[in-house]
Amino acid sequence: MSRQRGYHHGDLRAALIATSFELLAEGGLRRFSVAAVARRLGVSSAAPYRHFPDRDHLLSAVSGAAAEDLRAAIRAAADAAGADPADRLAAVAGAYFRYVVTTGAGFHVIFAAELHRVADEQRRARTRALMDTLFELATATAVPSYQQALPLIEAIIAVGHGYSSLFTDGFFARNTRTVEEIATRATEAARALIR
Amino acid sequence: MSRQRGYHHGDLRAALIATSFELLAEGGLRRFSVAAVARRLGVSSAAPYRHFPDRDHLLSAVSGAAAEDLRAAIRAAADAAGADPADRLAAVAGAYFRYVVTTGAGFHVIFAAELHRVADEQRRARTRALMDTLFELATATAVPSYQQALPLIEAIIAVGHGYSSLFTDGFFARNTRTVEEIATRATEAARALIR
DNA sequence: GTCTATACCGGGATAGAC
DNA sequence: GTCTATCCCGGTATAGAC
Repeated sequence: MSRQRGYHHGDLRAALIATSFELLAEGGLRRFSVAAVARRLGVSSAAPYRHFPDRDHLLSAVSGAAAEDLRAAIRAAADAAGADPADRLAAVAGAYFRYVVTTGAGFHVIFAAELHRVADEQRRARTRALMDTLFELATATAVPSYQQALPLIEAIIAVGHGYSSLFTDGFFARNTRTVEEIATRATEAARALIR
Repeated sequence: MSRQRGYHHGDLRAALIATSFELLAEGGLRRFSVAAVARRLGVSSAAPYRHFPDRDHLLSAVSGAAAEDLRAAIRAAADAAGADPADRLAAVAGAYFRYVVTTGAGFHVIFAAELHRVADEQRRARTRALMDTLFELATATAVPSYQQALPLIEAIIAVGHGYSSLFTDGFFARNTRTVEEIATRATEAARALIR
């Protein structure tokens, strides 16, 4: 509270990540840039490079945070859905949709191509944990093996991601669909896919 | 065949659109730029501006062509699916997936936000025709009204688009899924949604 | 650890020659 | 109708002062 002026001190690293989320939420990956993050924080364009060697490493940190947050959101949604494994898995699609629409940080960010060569163990551990959670929820249904769980996960995420893409691309613009309305639809669609 | 050298004559306008599709297929909207198109065609960066006032108008022409091509692909897939209206509608998801994976020109291009202010009647007519075709296929199922057809269309497109996004973002990379394999999955998922 | 200043790059777009 | 040349802008990244 004591930093009305001279804001730029304390934990710039954390602030860079937080502001990156803001930019992603507002304009997606397209408008994310180191320069824009710095500008919004009121620091020079060089300041971020004290904390991250380049753009991709900042994005990697954001990706790791997103993986962790998304995993928590999915867990919470599954628990809220009750005890039936199919209901719990279906809730993933709705949770994914809500998270991506709110933050702009979906799988296209978490698994962005430019991150493949960024060696960031924390991010990798977090994305692995996210996938583990998805496998847990998928194998809790009738599905016996990992081999068969993967296509199921892909279908669920495809539904959530598809709705979120259409939403953020403005496809629903004319028909005032609310986030919750579509999240419900995504969940129902996922439920139908599980059988 | 007589233009090995001095390629830059004939129909640059059409060539610009064709090359734009190439770039979209290779790198999506991210790598599409007037400069890149001109470079690949071996013309100066100024040449395209004789045919399109700005970037967005070129993109609009590409969008219109994509809408027309996608409509044709959807029609063909529906016809190939047989007579059952539900099968015909489900085929839309597979056709959409195939088209977007092949061309990079899905709804995120056809309905790109930056096109809203571009007054291009041909594009608008073509996107309207595309939507008309989707409504035709949707209302041919048990669905009685347009009001109820729209959510159905949204679900089908969400499935196709979701799979295509995951595919182009490299989510399927480790598991060598072929385009046809996933197109079949998308179609089956759509079939499950229709009930 | 942040600043100013700078170099470099690529894309958008225009002017004027041919 | 295409060219060369040019300008502007914004993003990435580095050097060196404080």
